[in-house]
Amino acid sequence: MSTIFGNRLRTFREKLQIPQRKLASVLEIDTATYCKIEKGDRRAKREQVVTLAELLQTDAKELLRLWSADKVYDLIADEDEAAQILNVVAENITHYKRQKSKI
Amino acid sequence: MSTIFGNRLRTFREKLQIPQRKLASVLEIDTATYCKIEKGDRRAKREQVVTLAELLQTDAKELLRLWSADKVYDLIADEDEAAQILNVVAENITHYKRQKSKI
DNA sequence: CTAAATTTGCCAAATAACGTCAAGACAAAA
DNA sequence: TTTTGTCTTGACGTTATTTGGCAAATTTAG
Repeated sequence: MSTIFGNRLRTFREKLQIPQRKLASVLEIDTATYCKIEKGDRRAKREQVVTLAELLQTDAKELLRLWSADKVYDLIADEDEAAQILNVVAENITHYKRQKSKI
Repeated sequence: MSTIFGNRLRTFREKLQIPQRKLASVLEIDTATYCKIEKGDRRAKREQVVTLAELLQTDAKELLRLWSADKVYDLIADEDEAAQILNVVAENITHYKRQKSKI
């Protein structure tokens, strides 16, 4: 499992010298669960990401981006044409946005 | 749900004038299930995509790419920074590949 | 209209993801 | 060495999601 997100979490947390226990309690989850989130064994909930951004004094949007990226990464990391897949998605995303803006 | 993949399936199938019933029977699934795959209500299995590529006389890699893209699309289509998310993933994918090739 | 093809809603089974507990590793402090 | 605090891991039961099929409805073609 990917750790783009979890690693960032850990970096920020260590910089602020906050124990996992502390963040876990604010999120109202077990320290084991929080540990797994950092390690990429469990997925944080969107809500939790926002809370974590506050606690770690970082930009929520940025953190959410990594959080999403993690999920995408896990989905295609094993594919040998991962990069091309991203291109296909990118094309379709922009197409959609164009349509949407016309309405 | 996305239909990047399903639409392609349908296009090819109609071009060859094959009824869903036929493809479904080769895949050994219900026609309803196959229908849902084309509509994007169900996900085809990787194996099935390969089989479908044969039946529809098209490139399996290409079809698999769309199949994967569909999954990614569904994951991030609702995000307002979808495009940026893809960039993050792309960076991490290439990083990984660089490392891998060094080994 | 009739028949074939496609689509939909719903269900039960299978699968995946979840959170917690208990046990353990590790390092720093006593 | 024993203790203390932090982090990590595996196993387990629970919950959520996904799956395939059936039956019924709808659409399409002849």
